[in-house]
Amino acid sequence: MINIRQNSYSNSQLMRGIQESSVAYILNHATIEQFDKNTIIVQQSEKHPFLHLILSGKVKTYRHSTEGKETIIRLLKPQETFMDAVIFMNTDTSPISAQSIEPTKTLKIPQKIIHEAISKDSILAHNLLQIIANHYGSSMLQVDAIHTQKPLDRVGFYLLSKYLEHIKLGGSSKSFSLQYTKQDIANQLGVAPETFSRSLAKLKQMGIEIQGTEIKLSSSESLCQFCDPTLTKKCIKSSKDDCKIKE
Amino acid sequence: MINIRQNSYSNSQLMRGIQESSVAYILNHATIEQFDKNTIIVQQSEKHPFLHLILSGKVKTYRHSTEGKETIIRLLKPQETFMDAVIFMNTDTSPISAQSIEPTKTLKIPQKIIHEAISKDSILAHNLLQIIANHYGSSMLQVDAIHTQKPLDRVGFYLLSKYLEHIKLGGSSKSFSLQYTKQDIANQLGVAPETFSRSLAKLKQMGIEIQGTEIKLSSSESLCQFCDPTLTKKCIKSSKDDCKIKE
DNA sequence: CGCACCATTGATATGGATCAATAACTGTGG
DNA sequence: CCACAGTTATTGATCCATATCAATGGTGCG
Repeated sequence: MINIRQNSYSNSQLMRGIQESSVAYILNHATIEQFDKNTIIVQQSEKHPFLHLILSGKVKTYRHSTEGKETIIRLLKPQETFMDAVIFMNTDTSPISAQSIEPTKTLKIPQKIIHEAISKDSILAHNLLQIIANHYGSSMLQVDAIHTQKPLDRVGFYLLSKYLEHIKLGGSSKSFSLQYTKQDIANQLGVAPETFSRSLAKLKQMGIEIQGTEIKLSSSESLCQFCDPTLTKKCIKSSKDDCKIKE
Repeated sequence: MINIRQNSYSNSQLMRGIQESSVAYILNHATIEQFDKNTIIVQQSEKHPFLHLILSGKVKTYRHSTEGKETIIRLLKPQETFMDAVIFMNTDTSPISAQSIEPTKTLKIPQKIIHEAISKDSILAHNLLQIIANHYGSSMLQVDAIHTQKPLDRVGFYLLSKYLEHIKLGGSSKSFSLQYTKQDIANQLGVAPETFSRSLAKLKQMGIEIQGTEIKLSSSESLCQFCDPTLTKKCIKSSKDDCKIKE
């Protein structure tokens, strides 16, 4: 059985609250994989019957078309999983690729082991349902945003989401950092890198300092105009009067 | 316990292969709901802790923004479910609305019952994982398509998908019918109704007859140019030499 | 130090949204 | 069975936002 520090996986949504025996069973049949920066971990259209839990590093999942364009699906940090949904799809090959964007270590768990663990541990099943349902939820929001919002709004919304996430993890109240390259973020938001850059330039004129990858807000409410009912729940301010989102 | 014909639910992916006792438990705690055409079944931003299985009729799920725009997420037929993913999300209110687009009957199952049934029946858990993972898969494809394809290609791809689905259900080999209004389909594809109409006009010049909601292909390969590796598996022709998709 | 890569800024072209008008349906009631 | 209203679909004309192209500036790494 693999021997790793418990805290490298135990905060993950995947493992949360599941039986000790399930953890043992999974660790017994999983391997730890190491990848250099920019290594392709999963190749689109190939079989890859494994779920990965990121222990350290960063990963992007994406699709590429025959004409060479790529669409980033998700940008991932430690404790997050990928191929979590794919191993339950009807397809026999993966619809996405995954690539490390930093030196990365993952816990690689065979599909079969997950299936078996699920049938014995309904908490694990529930965790996976929640994980995948939330992915689907974000994906729906993304489709909606692309249809109905302009690039500036999408960028603003993205920054606000990251800011709230940062606050939730106990970060400082007015500054935070983009965790990925701007071109990757732009791609994920469905805009050209140039457009992303221009959107950031507009935000600067609205009291948001941007130096490289560091964002500094002039006030903790600087981004409030980009809020929406979905984010409102994650915001401490939502009860305050000056929050415009109410329903 | 509700008394309905078994075939009105037993072909659904939800119920497939699950224990008799689970079926009984679910039917015991579910209700049958009837809706006129254009009834709002679920309202965005409100609580709705139920999963619906469509027994007859048609339903659309969608999001609407404050400015009144709506984005269709899915268009649904009998045997399909909605609110299937929502009941596993972290949100306490629904991120989507659901509305009947025809007179509709659904089996309405409380969230709590589903949760309990899952913990006893791992096949049901597996079914739900598959259902939601596939939704997520389509949603990823949609995001990708919006980024990388022109409206004509998206329309062509849509028609091809529907055609293959039609064939799989044993339909005639060269004609089939759009199951929804053109404006709804256009919305789901993320194009204006006018653009959808113009795309269909282009397709006419490529040997695809379109009369109202009926599509007639001049040859069963008329739509092959819109194929991609994801659809290839569902296509009987994929093994034939004249199929260009080979990945 | 120099070479890649990444980001910004400027100039241009274009595809599809939007606006507007008409035409084809669908269903309803006389 | 037809007339009418309401909805849905088509077709045409216009305009603007953003992708694309192009050039420069910045940054990190070997």
